Amino acid sequence: MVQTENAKAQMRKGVLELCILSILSQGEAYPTEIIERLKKQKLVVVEGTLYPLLTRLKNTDLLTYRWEESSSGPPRKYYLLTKAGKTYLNDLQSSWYDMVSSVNKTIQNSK
Amino acid sequence: MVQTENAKAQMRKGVLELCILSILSQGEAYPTEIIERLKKQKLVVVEGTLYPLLTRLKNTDLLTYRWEESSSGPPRKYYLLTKAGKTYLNDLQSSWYDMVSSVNKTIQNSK
DNA sequence: ATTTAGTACTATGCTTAACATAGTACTAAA
DNA sequence: TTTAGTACTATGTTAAGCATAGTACTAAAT
Repeated sequence: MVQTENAKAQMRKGVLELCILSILSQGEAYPTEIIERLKKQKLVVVEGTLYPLLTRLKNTDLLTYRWEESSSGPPRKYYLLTKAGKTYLNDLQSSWYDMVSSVNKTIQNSK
Repeated sequence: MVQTENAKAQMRKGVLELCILSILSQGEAYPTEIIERLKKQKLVVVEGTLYPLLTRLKNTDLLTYRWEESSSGPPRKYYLLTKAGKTYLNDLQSSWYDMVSSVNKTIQNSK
């Protein structure tokens, strides 16, 4: 069903930031790595989405990055959480758990 | 933190349809009622969001409605799920559970 | 009888984020 | 010196949520 795809995409959008920050909280990573990790968890994100998002998070000082040369191509931007980013991630996680609880209640009532 | 509000809003967006359809699966309801029920579950939605969304769901034949006179104001549109809407809701619920599982795994890895 | 308040639906425009697409730049191998 | 693969950048489109203003109906207050 086409519409389900759209709705799934909508759901994904809301948690993208949370997932990306979570991944970076494990240690620095560069965009392609992040996409790989998300894909493993069945959360598909494309470059056209990720790059602008990382830039946005960087511009609001939640992330920072350092360049690193690669032996197999152009240099990479390794992103990492700032202190503000860590705080923000904690807030996001709380919001996530709250929302899951709210939605599950709403769904369950409908049974 | 201002940014958390924005992110919460993003998360909410993704599950709005799911919640609204879930509520309607309990029986028909008109917009103001739907907003009330969502608010009880701490999922704040405003009219400017809900009305267009209901219209969208109606135009894609997932919902239908009937008019009913009100003794205390203008007539109300009571929305209800179509057969396609019920199928769609089931799909959405599956997607929801899948996503929750994926996100939780991503978060947990970061611990 | 007319105004006022409350409720409900409608219409329009703005903002933002995801995404598609194309482009630049670097390395290494053919 | 091309070609392929990888990585980042730039630009435009689309869609959804939401703010805002407006219309229309009922009932109560003046």
